[in-house]
Amino acid sequence: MDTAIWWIRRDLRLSDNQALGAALTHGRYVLPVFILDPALWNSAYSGEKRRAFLLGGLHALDADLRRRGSHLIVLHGRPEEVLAHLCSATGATAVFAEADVSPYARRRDKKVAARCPLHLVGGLTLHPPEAVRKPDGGVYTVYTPYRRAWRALPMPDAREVLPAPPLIPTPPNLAITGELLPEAPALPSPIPFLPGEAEAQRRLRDFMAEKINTYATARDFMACAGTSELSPYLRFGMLSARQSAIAALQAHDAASTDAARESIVVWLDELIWREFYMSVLYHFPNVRHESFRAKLRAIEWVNDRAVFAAWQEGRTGYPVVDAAMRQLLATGWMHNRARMIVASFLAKHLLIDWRWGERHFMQHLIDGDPAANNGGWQWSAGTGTDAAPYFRIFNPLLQGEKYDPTGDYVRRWVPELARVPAAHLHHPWTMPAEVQREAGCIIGVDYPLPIVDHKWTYRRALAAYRQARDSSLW
DNA sequence: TTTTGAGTTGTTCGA
DNA sequence: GTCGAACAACTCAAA
Repeated sequence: MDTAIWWIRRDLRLSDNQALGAALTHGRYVLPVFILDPALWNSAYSGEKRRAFLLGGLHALDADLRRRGSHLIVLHGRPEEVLAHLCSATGATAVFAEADVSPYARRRDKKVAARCPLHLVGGLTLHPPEAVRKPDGGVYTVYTPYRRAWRALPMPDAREVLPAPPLIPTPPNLAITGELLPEAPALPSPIPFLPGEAEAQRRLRDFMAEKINTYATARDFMACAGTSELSPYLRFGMLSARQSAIAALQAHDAASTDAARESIVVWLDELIWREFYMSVLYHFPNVRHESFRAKLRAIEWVNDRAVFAAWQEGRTGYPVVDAAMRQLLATGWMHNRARMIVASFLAKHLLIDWRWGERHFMQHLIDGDPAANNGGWQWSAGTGTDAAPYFRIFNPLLQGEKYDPTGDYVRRWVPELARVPAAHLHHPWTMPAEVQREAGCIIGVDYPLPIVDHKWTYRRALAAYRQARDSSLW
């Protein structure tokens, strides 16, 4: 007659869910519970677009559960208190949840484990952070050897992917009914990701059938949908990493050309990067609040608030930067290459603390994940594990011309530049006055002049980083 | 223990 | 226009 609680956190799926599987095995009844934790909900690293996507996902999960004789129970409060109360009110003898890597999640789970029979299971990553180790037991801090070790571990067989259970028996006449799940708030513009597991499965299928074969080159062009756009689903576990990796390996076996096979390996690498950064955050939780490289903690940031606001709002005068920042505000998503361009620009050209940018991304990205976002920012700022060398500074003009050659990306997100000829699009300040009039875009009036001079700030960045490296004694 | 080779995604400068 | 070197040494992983 045992009841198990399935504590849902970032595993909003019924397919390939090890926590749900363990709860079903434990006893007769399973209680699916989601806790709206104010510490997370109201965090400075939270944001309305990601909250809306999560709420939508919870509604979808509830509907999926109801088709299986169950339903979602939503509770508000501190998880250790909510779960302790729930266990005693329902007589549940176990709580199953998917293990997480962030410092907050681990502190939270420790508190819960002190008061409830909590069992953490795998599933967030294909290989847990403890499993990918150097031969001497150490932790990798460089991607390539990490990847080698990751690939050397046995891969699960496709048959190990757990199917969605047809029935989830939930106790009748519950003493606890849960609270009303809030409606997803209306947003100024609709987010381009439909929340829920069904949509995640559909996207995975479509991507594996076609686009993954050209991913290696198509992924770099910001105007084209060459990336998988699966990140929000992986972020909330509407899709498991294991199922995604196995699907990619199957596509690899079925691919007919070397180019397609190489492309698939490049995509699989991105999944491994995701696990690498989760491992980094797990083993080095301090990266959440400081640079991994101690020497680069001494960088003297300029941290100009007005300049930061211009970056946030897409008013820097660098079209590709502004397009990307406006895409983020409007949609809650940004193209991967654009993320690197704007991150490099903030840390290097503007000399603004990468943590400011990290927080802004977390406030707006639907796929905002503490590990991946922190890893990406520290990589771009040159302060992280296996980071870009500090002298690797993206030139926003060259990046724009290379990866948005038609200018479609800029035109889409910076409409005041829509009629600027392609020859000037990535450096509109070079337009002769007559061309500006014809394009209906007077630089300095309709669109800002560049907020900083590239050449000068390029050199300033090199100097600031060099100084940090040389000045610190440790 | 020491040595050796290698390291996501770039840019600039001068020959 | 194309090429290689410099950016700057450094740290990590593995033999």
